[in-house]
Amino acid sequence: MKHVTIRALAQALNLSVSTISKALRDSYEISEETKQRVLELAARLNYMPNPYASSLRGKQSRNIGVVIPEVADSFFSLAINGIESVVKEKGYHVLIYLTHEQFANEQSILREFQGGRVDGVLLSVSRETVSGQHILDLMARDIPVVFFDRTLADVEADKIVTDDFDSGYTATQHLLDKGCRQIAYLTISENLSISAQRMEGYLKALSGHGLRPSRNDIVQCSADSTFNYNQVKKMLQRKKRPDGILASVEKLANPVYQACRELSLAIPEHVKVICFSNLEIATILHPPLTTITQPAFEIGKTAASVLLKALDKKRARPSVQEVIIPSSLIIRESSGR
Amino acid sequence: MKHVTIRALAQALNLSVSTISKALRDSYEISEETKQRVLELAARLNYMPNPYASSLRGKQSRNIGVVIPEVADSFFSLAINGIESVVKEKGYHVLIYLTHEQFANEQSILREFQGGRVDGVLLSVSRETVSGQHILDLMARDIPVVFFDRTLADVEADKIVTDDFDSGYTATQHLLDKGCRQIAYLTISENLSISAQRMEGYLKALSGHGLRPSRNDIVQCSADSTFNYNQVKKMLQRKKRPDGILASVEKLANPVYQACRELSLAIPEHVKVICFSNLEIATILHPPLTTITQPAFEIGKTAASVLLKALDKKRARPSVQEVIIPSSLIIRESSGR
DNA sequence: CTGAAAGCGCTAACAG
DNA sequence: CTGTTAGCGCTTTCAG
Repeated sequence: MKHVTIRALAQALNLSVSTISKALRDSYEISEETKQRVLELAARLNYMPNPYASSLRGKQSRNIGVVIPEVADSFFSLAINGIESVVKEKGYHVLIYLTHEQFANEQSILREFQGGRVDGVLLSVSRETVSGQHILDLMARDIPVVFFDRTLADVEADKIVTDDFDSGYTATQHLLDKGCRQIAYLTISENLSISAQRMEGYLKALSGHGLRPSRNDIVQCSADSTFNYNQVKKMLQRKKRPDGILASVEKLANPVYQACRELSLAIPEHVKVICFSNLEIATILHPPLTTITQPAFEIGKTAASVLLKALDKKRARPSVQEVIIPSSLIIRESSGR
Repeated sequence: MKHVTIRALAQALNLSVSTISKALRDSYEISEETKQRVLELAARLNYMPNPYASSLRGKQSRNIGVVIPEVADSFFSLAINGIESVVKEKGYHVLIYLTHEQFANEQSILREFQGGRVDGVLLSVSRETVSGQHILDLMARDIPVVFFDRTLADVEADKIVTDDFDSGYTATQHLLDKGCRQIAYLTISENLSISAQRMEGYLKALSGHGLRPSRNDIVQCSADSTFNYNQVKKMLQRKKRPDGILASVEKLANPVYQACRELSLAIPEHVKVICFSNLEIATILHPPLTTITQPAFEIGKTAASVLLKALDKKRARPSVQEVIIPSSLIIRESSGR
């Protein structure tokens, strides 16, 4: 028993392949009796259609591609769950692709998509991505792309994001309220939409108090955790060290806590800390971490809905939309008692 | 410009489709000059082969399916990275499927695979999975399945696991050495291979000290974190509460720490804790968490290699192998000073 | 060295 | 109601 095809069913039942095909798709052209016979045999032999044959024939794969920087991150894990929850309903499949924060990977993945592997794409760009030609190329092939979380300003496409600017502002404001006067900002990329927006909010809040960060207080981090740890440590060892830290992505919490411990700086007494993070265990860190928590599941869900809608009526007006779902500041001990 | 096909190239160059196809695959039958012309045009038009047409024709998809319970878990995230690192080299694609720990999902995913969507499968079973018929069905269709981490004893297939029994033993022994005399074990499923093996090791270590857990000290947890929290709390509120806890999976660390805090039980003074976990931030928990850390990346890598080898020579002897890659105990404060 | 033709499994006109 | 046929894009004999 290698592979049960529609032809095998046809031969077994002395029917034509088209009759089988129609029966399986419950066509009105086929008699109830025949349908029963076909369905019964299909079930018995465990018939499963070959998805590639259908795709080839039908000119659509019913696959959607999800392109993200990394899977070991609770924002993206949750977003995937949100995407899946919507997409499965509609009989689509989710293909997850990881860029590992590298533009070259992102490029080659999208390039491959031009072959028709997926009907549409949900994309959160890498930290290296500055140009959007690879995305435009794909859209030129009539493959819709919906950005989620990390977007690219110059590409005109649907975007599902959170209120990064406001969150950056709120978080910084909170640190100011708690008495901080020298707040550092940790970014993983100057180009990255989320990081840039959050920083804008941060700068706005500071300037509201007549403050401006020194160049040293904006720390460029990377994908390498040892490097990040060293950067943070160096910052905290300066004579004039910050009394507050705003970390723009989840993975930066670790280096901050480690460095503080290493240098015997108490959080929040010596340094107050807030991190953009969806980590559940933020509450059991030492001390519990104040976070900006993003609506990860919702963002995934919304992005998927928007994409599916776009696939439904490819011919309709390409009214590009931007949806903003707010994040929330969850105050815990790391930002003060 | 909708879709560039091989035929489009053929027409543009006044060649036949077969010549194009051969040129693209660098066949010795084609002249250097023609190859150049074809490659040049293909590059210029951004030609990408339709993977479904190739799959249909070639009878292999070059896709491998990765079926896991959950993606929001650092073991699985890391394992995915390991899998990817191997599989990409060989020009295969990775399709990730989530069972959400439900057997019904696992079943229907594997059933779908019978249609030929993937050439082989890497599987880590759900906590509900007890029977392996759905797996046997797939293998009967000549689709190789390699288990990783969570296996099923009665299915004869390649298995890449860690030394769960030994780890359970070592962890428990460590708690005993630190003075614990009543150690609880938190499991998420009695059937699950990893949970069961780790528990065997735990029981062995206990009995080495003439100890036996009371029924109350083996706590059945679930996929629901509130439920787990309540279970743990209940356990810690009993008159005779444990002085040590061994948690069998990563997600159980949170409920344990939360419950201890809620009940004002100090870790490690009142209760010592060890958790099977790959969380990087274990070090910055309060207190830092002693873990059994699994070789997640390695397990993924090995599983993928074994699967690819099986795909290479489907006709070769089906010598089933079991690879065991050891975990390591990383001692931190939660198990004593 | 190049081309014609068959066929992978499925769907959808179109005939009967 | 059922069957015949063509074709999705690609690979691969087999002929020229």
